[in-house]
Amino acid sequence: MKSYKMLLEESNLKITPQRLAILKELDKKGHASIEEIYENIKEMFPSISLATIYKNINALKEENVINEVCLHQKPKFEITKEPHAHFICKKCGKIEDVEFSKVIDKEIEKYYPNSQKELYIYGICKDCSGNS
Amino acid sequence: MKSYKMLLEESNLKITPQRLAILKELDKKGHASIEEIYENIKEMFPSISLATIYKNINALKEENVINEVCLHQKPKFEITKEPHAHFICKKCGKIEDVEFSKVIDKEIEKYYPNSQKELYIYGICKDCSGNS
DNA sequence: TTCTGTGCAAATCTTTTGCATGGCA
DNA sequence: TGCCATGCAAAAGATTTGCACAGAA
Repeated sequence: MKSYKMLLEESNLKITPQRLAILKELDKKGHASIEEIYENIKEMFPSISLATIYKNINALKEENVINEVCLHQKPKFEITKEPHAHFICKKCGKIEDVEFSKVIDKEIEKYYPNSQKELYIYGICKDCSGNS
Repeated sequence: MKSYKMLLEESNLKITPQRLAILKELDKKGHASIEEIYENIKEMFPSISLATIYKNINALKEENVINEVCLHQKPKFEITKEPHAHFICKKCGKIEDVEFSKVIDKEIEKYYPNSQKELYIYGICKDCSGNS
């Protein structure tokens, strides 16, 4: 993988020790929450502030250096029904139920047998594609 | 579908106008956020409190009458890399990268051609299955 | 030297809790 | 009637913002 420094150089963000520390932490853990990042960086870097983590995470996301794993939509609820997949529009947040294909079910079953499955497909819905 | 009243009778929750209104709203919209539920119910029911919505949503979730669609884990981040699927443990919240199967890719492509796809599989990981 | 990033504190937003009252069974 | 649910207000938690100072280019 590219060095952390290089990742920043390719974005519009200045290189700072705080940003390097955040990237290092994410790289080490694979995935981490704001709180986890904060707690771990604080040990090496006692003066770092939570606000700095938030600002940098948002900036890095903006620049597409990092990714949000659980796409942070407001939680939504539905009446419990048959298993089905959800298509969630990344732009407008609209949720559509989609049929849970047998093919997909079998394929996941292959990797995670007997595991409870919930499937979300994040994409851009018809209404939003076009008006980028 | 069962009547809203019946859904509540089968749970351990008392039937109240507020709960019926919440279920009706979810049924009408398919999926709704706390805020949406609140705003809409308030029109018919001006005295209802946001805290009541929260309490009831949590109670209904507990009783499995309703479902949370975007499983509410803390948002997590990762350094941007090749597309891959995520397996997220519903108990401990641990995230594992899993290979994004060509089969699944093709299957989704069939329904949502040219759409950006992100795939999350929620289940119970090996460490957590067993210690229910 | 310039301009962006940092850290603090305050503001804002979201969610939970405690408690007195009201209403379902 | 007994007990759970409601509504209010306060508390707690999460995230954002403003501003003065520090540090990267």
